[in-house]
Amino acid sequence: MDQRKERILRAVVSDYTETVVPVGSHALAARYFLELSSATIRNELSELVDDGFLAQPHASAGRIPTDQGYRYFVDFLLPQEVVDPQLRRHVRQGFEAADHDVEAVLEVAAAMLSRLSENVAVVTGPANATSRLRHLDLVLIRPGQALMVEVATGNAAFQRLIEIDLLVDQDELSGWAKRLNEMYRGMSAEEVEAAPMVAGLAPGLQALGQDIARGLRQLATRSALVIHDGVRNLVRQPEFEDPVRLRAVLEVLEAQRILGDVLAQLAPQAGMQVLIGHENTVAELRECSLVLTSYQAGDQLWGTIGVVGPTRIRYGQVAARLQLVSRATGDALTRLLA
Amino acid sequence: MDQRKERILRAVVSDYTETVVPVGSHALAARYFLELSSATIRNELSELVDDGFLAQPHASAGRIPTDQGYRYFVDFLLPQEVVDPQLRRHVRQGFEAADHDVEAVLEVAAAMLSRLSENVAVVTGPANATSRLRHLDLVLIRPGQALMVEVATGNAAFQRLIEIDLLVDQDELSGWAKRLNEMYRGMSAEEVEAAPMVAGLAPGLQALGQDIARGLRQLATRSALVIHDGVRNLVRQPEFEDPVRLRAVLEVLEAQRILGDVLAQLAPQAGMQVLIGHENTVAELRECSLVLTSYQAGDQLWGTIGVVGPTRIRYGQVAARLQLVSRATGDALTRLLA
DNA sequence: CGTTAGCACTCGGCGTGGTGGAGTGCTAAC
DNA sequence: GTTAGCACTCCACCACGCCGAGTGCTAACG
Repeated sequence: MDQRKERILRAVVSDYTETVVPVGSHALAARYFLELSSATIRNELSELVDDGFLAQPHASAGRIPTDQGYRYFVDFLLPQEVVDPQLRRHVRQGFEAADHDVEAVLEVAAAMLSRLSENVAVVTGPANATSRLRHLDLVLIRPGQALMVEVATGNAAFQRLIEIDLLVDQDELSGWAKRLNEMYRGMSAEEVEAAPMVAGLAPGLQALGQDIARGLRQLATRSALVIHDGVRNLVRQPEFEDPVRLRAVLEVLEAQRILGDVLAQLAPQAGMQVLIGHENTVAELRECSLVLTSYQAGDQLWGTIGVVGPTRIRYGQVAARLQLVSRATGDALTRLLA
Repeated sequence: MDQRKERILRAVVSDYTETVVPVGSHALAARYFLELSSATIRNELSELVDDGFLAQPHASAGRIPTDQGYRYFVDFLLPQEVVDPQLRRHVRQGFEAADHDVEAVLEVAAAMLSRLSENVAVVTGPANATSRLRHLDLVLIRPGQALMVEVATGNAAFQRLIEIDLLVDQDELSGWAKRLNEMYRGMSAEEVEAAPMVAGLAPGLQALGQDIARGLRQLATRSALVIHDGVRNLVRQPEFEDPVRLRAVLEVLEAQRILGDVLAQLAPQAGMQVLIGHENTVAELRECSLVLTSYQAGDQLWGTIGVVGPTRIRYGQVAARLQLVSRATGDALTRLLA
């Protein structure tokens, strides 16, 4: 791959991502290669086709990048895009309003990112992270019924009604809560289940360990859910005018589990990741590209955030803006969780 | 509107909702009116057009119902659909898994309803409901910083980090939490703000009333959000093959606020409500119909649940299934909130 | 040997025109 | 009031032909 071929590939990618029209040798010569004739470009183009970087929709059409072409572009030719400072400010401001809880931050992140990327944004909380008990509380709601409040790592709260002994009053309940706290604090769901029961609990509270573990599991599952925003951007992409294709992608987006698995697999790796077309293991996403990165709260990896779009997506711009939003999300969480 | 006209209108509506093809006089005569000739049907059809119940896409085409036609159908001709008992069981079972918190129940409701109605389901929590404090908790995270956990009516939890006096330990914090609970329990955001400050609080906790009120407001706003599911069903409806129309609807669905306002306005009225095409004040929904009802937890009106689809939606079936899901949702919440 | 002009060729997009059929409205008769 | 008959309308569909963008190939040039 000599330097001129790279220039041409870059030109084809950038032209095609803008116009969504196969680009021909004349157009390239006129726009990017005034020093060369279209015939020369043609020779190069046909070699790029032979090498698998470009393809022709039909014999007398221009060229469009293949997945492999995009891959090369992303790996070696990606321009360093700079994000407009005004946009930067705008993003920071957007997060200011979301200062109360994690979910709100993630929703702002998705909204922001979908607008900036002009595609679908996906955000997930910590997947397969083990929630650990930070604090437990028992509140008497009425005789015989109490509310169990759990706070786990990540400050996520879980609440659940439980039945208790009729005769217990709030003071007694608080006493138990204190002992349960001492016993279970810092434990994961599995550890809570394995731990010995707290002695001397009232009838109805013996099974509380089960409830606590269950709550921790719930919190873990909930944070693994993938929220998405910006489907409205997808429908105006020409490649998704076909309802069948559009539906395939929507299936995946709305069945949060599938996408969650995809993101979870990639989460451990740091830095920005790009999955192009067929590189996706999920069949429904074979015509899509994913641009993903992780974000962190403090110095701890937290979740995955990314963009789903056609393979023709503007990788440079999207990557730059994703990075911006990812950082802002991390910062917002850091402020929130301290 | 004599009885025969009604039969014909009913036939046109039910044929058109199935086939999405304008229905002609021959088809009607053959399928529904063996005792009449197509010429007679033609006469009736043309009168129904004159009266505004039917329309012709073009001069030599069959008839399709107008919004007014659907309105009449819904008001006077809606058949009492019965829901298959197996489906009934299936819905009940679906809710069993969602026994931990309100949001989970609503998400199950949306998923269920979108599948059963084969359209988009929308669900909202109590709009403009006032959240009242049920329980407050203060958890020491590290010296100088504590987590405030609020549980409000509906068992929704809100958490927020606050700065506190460095020297306080968890026991002391718990003591304050207890006093704050006694003071503020059962109050709304406004009442908390109006209430006198709790005396003798540590530095940094004086403003806690503000935080509590703010949390309650957040919880109220959050519950007013509209969740939706089933966009994948929308894209295969022929009337939304046009990306422009599809996008318009998606704009509304993803901008939860707009839809929230619509639903909030209608919430007070009990029973099933149908908004057909132009009856929607929101311009983007002019080609859609909404079938809505409210659901209740215990004997208290709680939120709105409904279906968004093309005006051609199967009102009878959708209404029956909506009712089913609405009841099941209410029951699930009742169990949850007791 | 890389580059270029020239040229024949290919093929999709688009507008044209013709046809079939579904469906209508009207009229006259029952 | 109902119906058969009939002329008429108009869309959906297809075939055809043309235009033009774009190609590959060849031969010539520096």
